[in-house]
Formats: sequence, C-alpha cells, structure tokens
Amino acid sequence: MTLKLYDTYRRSLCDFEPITPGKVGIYACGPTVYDYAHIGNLRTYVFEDILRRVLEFKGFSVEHVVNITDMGHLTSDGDTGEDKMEKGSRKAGESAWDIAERFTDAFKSDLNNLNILEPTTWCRATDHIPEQIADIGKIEAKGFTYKTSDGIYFDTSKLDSYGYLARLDKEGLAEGARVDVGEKHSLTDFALWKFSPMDDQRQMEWESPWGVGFPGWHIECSAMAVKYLGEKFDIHCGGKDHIPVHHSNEIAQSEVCHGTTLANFWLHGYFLETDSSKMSKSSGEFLRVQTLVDREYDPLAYRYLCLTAHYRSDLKFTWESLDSASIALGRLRSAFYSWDDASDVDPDFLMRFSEQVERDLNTATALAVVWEMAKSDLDSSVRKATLLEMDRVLGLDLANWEPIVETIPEEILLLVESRRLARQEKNWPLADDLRDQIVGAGYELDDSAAGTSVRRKG
RNA sequence: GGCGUCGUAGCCAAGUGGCUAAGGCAGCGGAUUGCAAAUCCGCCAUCGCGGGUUCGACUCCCGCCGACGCCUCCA
Repeated sequence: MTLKLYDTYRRSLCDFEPITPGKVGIYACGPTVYDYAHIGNLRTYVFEDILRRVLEFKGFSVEHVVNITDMGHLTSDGDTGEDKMEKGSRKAGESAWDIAERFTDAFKSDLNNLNILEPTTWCRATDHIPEQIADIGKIEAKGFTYKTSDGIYFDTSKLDSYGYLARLDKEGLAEGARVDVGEKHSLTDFALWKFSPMDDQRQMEWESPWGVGFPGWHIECSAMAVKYLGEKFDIHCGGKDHIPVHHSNEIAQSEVCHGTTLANFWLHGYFLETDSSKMSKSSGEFLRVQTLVDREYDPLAYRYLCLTAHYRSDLKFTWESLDSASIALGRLRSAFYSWDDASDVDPDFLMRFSEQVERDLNTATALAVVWEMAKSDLDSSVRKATLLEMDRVLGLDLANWEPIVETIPEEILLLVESRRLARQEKNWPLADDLRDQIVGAGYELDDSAAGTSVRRKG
C-alpha cells in the first residue's frame, strides 16, 4: 500500500513518492535554543519521529535534518524587538553561546527521553552564515530586496505566488493588521539581514556585504535545507504555526533562489492545548519533560498520549489524560513482558496496522489494532513478535522494558511472611490487617497460585 | 477588526453520506479470590443547537451558540 500524507501546500492527502527511489530527505524545523522545550513543542518532534519511523518501516532510507536556531530570532516578527538569544543571555548572565549550548543539550536529552530517533544531521544556524549570505546575495541580484535603516528586506510584493502555502489574503491581512509596518513596504515583507545596532555591540554578529549584523530568521532554514538535502527535497515539516510566516517565507526565498518550492510535501504538526489554550514558551509558564518526570511519569507515557491522537488535530492535555496514557502503556508493557519469546509475526494484524499508519500516520487507529491484537487468542509468542514489529513505528521501546526490580525493605517482607502464616491458619482478620499495613506503606501484593509477590506501587 | 479550525460517551480520542459510531482511561456487572488487589470476560454514546440538501447525514450546506488558533515570537 502507498503511504498517503497530507500536504499543506496542496491541501490534500497525496500519495508519497520520493524524488530518488528508496531515499527520503526530511527537513524539520528545530528549536530556538534560548529556553527549554515544552511538551507542546515536543509533540511536533514526536510526530516527525513517527513520520521517520513509518518511512523506515516501509524500507526507505531517510536523511533527517534538524536545525538548531542559535541566533537571530527576534521577539517580534514585525522584524523589530530583541534577539531571543541575546535576551536570554542577559537574563541568565551567561554568554549567548553558552545559553545555546546548554539548551541544545537539554533539547537533545528531551528527544532521547521520548525515544525520538536522533536526526541523521544536526545543523546550527551560526555554523552556516556564509551559506545564508550567499542566498541573500542571490535574492538581491534578482531584484527582490530593498534596504531600510535596519536591514535588508525581502520584497514580497514582487512575488505573485507569495503566501500560497498559507492561502494568504494580502488585502485581508492589511485590513486586520495589528502591527506597525514600520519602514517595511508591506506587511508580509521580512528581514533577510539585520544590521547590528549602532549603539550596542551584539555578542553574535558577522561581516557581510551589507554591513555588520546577522541573518534574518527564515533564511537559515532554506539555506541549510538546500545545503544538506538539495534545492528540492521530499518533506519539510514543522508546527502548524509556521504555515503563515516562516514556511511561507522559506518558500518565497527558495522560489527566488532556486526556482523551487523547496519541498514536495509540507507537513505540519498541530498543537497541544492546556486549559483550553495552547502552550507557549513566550508566555512563561509551561510544562517540560522534566516536569513530568518530577511528577513520576515516564516520559514515554507522554509519547503514548501523543500517539492516541492524530498529529493533524489539536490535542487537549490534562493530567487525567496523561494518567490514562500512563496506565495503558503500563498494561501494554507488562502484557508484552509476560508473553513467551517472539516467534512469527502475524501477517494480518501487521498488515492492518500498516494500513492505518500509512493513512497519513494515523497512530490512533493503529493503536486500536495493537490492542485488538494484544487481546486476540493468537499464541503469545506470535503476539510478541507482532507487537515488536509494530513498535518499530510506535517507538514505545517495549522490548527494553522490564519491571523495576527493587529491594523490598525487611519490615515489609516480615509483614508479608506474617500474613502468609496468618492465611495458612485462616486467620483472615489478621491477614487483612497485615495487608492493609503493607498497602498503606506503598506496596502491592499479588496473590497467585504460585504464592504471593510484593512490589512497590506505581 | 480580518482569516481559519474545531465541538463525538464521565475524560482523552478515531471515524464514515447508508453495515453493530474504533481504541484507551474511568465506571458498572460477572469469573477468579477466604475477602480483596491483579488478571480475564461482558456492558456502557446517535455524534453542540436549529434549519436545509438527499431515498438516507454524525458525516454536505446555511444560521446560532461555544471553544480554540493565526493575523505579534511561537511546535
């Protein structure tokens, strides 16, 4: 069956065919490393990870490029405001470079905790200044730029196709404008190169044909994507918020520089909402992977939660839904663990599973197949082999899970032994009292024909 | 103010112009248990409201109500 993906550019579900047979190039917009990533940001990376895993599951070899934006990202897209890196630096009393490194490490650790496969290529914006300058030069040579007192701008009015990705209505935008256009000729124009302020030495600035300064945000992605994947590659993805501005601008730059729309497919992950509003870094308070860990959740419970919804619909986050994901994952894990060693994969269930996942990465329905398979009367060794195969896509790391072996305190073991004796003597009141004590101390009892086992609750 | 998305059981969430509206969690009933826990089996929605199109709509159109997003940095 052919993989179908929803392409935002065409606004429809399209059969996926790679440009080069057998190989797929993906560029995924990475984080701006001025702060930690929140779990809403991370939902997009989980979606991209599923995309990558599905492609590899189908036998493609995937080149997966993710950028690290470590400079030049302004706090306002009116192309005014501060550089987030410089702001973060002042706030923390560290150099912008140190901040970038610290939050890059934190980001990679988050990905790792969510069992997200590491990209085949990481690229940092500050390592690619010459490439960006070269592209700006090309755009200038073709007459699509103009200069203002603070930078070199892309003149969107000269590009008829501008904003097609987002189906932008330029007049409508102008009517509803809430921001000053400033020196920009039109609302949608954006900075390619920003001059360093006269009165302030920036930590991150470079020489260029236009003067000392730094690249605009959008140029880094198109420059690096082209460097690593070519002028037209297979899939570009990111959060849905990038559709109207960032990705529209990347396409505009690429159309002028290379005469391409940069990627064949544009995929967008939808938001995680909390308390009926989206989570956002700039608003201050937000949930991190570490927050979940502090509350004793396994980060993979969050990954499971992400899989229960389709990537193209907003997901409401509540602690209750995380609990539900956490319990479900726990049950799947212990079932998997209890099954006999993997033998043969069941072809029918695996087929049904792939059909779901190939329908625009529908992990929600794929999970329904997982549960049906897990509860089926197939031999447990077959179930194990089949689920193992499915987990190549799900990434729940079931094969490596095992119950936490921990030492039970002596006093608890004594209570368990006393209860065993009491039960032997059919002294039920005493046995129940002892059980209450054990449970009260945070342990669980499992009475089976073979005897009683104890473990920590949770 | 402009543009747009969404509204499915207690919660999260799939889905389709017409077979029994996935799945998970919770809940309920049963099996099991000395009683429980764990486990297993079963049960549990007519799809925000009002119109319309259609032989037939939860699925298409219009209006209303509600929530959310973008137009400011944003996954």
